[in-house]
Amino acid sequence: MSLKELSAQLGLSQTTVSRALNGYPEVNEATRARVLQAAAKNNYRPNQRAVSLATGRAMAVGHVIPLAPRQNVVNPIMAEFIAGASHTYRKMGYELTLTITAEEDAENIYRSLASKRSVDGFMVHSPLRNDYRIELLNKIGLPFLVHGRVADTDESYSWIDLDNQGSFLKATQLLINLGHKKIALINGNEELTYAWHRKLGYRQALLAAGMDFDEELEFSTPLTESSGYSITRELVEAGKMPTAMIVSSYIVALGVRHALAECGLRIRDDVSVITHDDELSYFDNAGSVPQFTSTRSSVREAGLRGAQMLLDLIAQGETGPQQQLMHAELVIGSSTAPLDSHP
Amino acid sequence: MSLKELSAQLGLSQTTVSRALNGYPEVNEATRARVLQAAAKNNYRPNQRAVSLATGRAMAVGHVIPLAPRQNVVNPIMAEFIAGASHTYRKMGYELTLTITAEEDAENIYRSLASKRSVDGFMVHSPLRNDYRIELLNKIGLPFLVHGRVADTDESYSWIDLDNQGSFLKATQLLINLGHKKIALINGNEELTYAWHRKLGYRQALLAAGMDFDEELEFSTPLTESSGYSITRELVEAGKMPTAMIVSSYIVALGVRHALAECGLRIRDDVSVITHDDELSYFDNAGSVPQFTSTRSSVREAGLRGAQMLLDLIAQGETGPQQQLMHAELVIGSSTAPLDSHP
DNA sequence: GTGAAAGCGCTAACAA
DNA sequence: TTGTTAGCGCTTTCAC
Repeated sequence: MSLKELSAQLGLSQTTVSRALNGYPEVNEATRARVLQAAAKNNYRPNQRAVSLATGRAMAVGHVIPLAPRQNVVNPIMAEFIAGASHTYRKMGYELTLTITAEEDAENIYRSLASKRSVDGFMVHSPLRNDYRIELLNKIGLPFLVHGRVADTDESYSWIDLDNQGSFLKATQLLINLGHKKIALINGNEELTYAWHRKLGYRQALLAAGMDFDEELEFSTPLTESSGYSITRELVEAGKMPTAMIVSSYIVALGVRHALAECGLRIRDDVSVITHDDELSYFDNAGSVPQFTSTRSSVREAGLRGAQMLLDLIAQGETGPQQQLMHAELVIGSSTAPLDSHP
Repeated sequence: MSLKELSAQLGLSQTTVSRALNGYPEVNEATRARVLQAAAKNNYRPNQRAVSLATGRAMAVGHVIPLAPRQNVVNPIMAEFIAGASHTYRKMGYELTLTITAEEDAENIYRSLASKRSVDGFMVHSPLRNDYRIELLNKIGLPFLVHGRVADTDESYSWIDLDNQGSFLKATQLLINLGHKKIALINGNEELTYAWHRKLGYRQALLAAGMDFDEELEFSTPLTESSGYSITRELVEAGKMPTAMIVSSYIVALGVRHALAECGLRIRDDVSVITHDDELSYFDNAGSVPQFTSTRSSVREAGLRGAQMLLDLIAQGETGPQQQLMHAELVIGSSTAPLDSHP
């Protein structure tokens, strides 16, 4: 059923029917009611491609997910963000155009989507500290919003981010207050801004407490179980095991836990472990199942709000960049103990 | 740059330029070369919305991901499938329109996307044994392909699936051949067809070996760490611990492993564990890191090929349903030992 | 081998 | 308050 057919059936012009459907004020309310009823009855929905051609708005947002050559896997946190964004888009009548691609092809995707007029804006995922995409997208000219931040740039851009620095600051302070002097950080790839921010928070807490950071206790590593395993084994074998560890990801913590068990070390008794993470459950060494506030829900919320910010940018045309820092819940297991309980 | 501008610049009609660009044979090759060069120089790309309106093809495929009310998380396997599909779509000039939505809203999404003419077909994720979507989509009339299968239906539909039944058959046979008589199955939610198929394979192996299955050793549970933990504890505490377990998911296996450790049981020595899963690394009890062939790559491959099947369905209009069963690599850790090595 | 012209389904001036 | 008339940017008959 097209507008033409519908309006013929109603004995009205396409214009009037279109106006009635789109809520224009100049339509007689009786007419509008008739139109709405007929539209509902015929299950009429405007052809989105035709609307877009006529209005010049694609009514779609492009999400481009670059897959790093080695880390050949879609990050579940991204999926969570997208789930939130999807909800907003639907509510606002937008669609989400997703492309998952090898990193080296991403630029082509952005350019192609933009010049085909398939999207009205972009969501940028997994920003690096120094990310070429800011400049690229500013040149392309479509509005975009970054999920996360870029550290080194003079370009202006809009973003929404969780406060990774703040949460790692708090995590480190917690351990310091428990009396720990040697605290290791097992962090993600620090080319990625979020990991870099986490390190900044960690160091900030140490410095504020008058402690210096020790680069031999700082690790930047892919977020895999085997990373956690081998780092922990190395620490133990080198006799450098700290009394506390902050682990950037649940999956890494699994490796840590395993290595500790192998070495006869017990979490909480021998070493306090904080996991900042996205998973919903965690076991401490005693087998209890503590409740966690997960960052997962924060990320979903960020997706929800980030999408709204992007749509605002798209609608407004020209305003300054929008920026929002969201509080990130710190996920702390019950596997932290005051230092004097360590042997 | 539009066709109009480009053709004006070339002193040709829009028709000729369009034909040259789209590879129609009746264009003079010299003309075509001129056109292609000018198009490249001007970075011309046709407005996709206009193309779609003119051709009646949206050049997009809809992926609708239903979020179960409780399992409020995007399954990483789905992400992997979509990564594969995205690659195919891009190669074929299609876009992927993604919607992540509460389960109860999915039907509206399908209807809306179809009647707005925003997509040419659908990919169906997470099919249940008895899934209303087959009937719904057959009624809607757009081509669709199911990633997975539906067990109870008379409707015809196209699908691509991994051979879950076959891989669990093999896993169970492996354990039987090692001499095990009591083998537990910790499975996912058996409303989902893939989990149901896994159980069928498990039972099939037992029956073929002249062993009866024991429903007290069969568990259908959400794929979480705590499921694995509590099931294992219950088995131990009830004195029903089998000598071998087949665990449907890595994350569940973590809970199993933990519970076993708590109870003083050692994997491989006391109980053999097979994990059918998607993760890339796994530690057996001795801390070695065995190599695995992951189903992850199979799933990515399925996405690649499934998308192609769907595009074929879209292109061909009317042909019978296409169906393809892919071999799924079984992921086996080194934590299986012949029964006589168990104490 | 090339072009004129109609039309895809809608929106948006401009008239009435 | 409603209708007439152009487009939006492309594809596709149909003529030449």
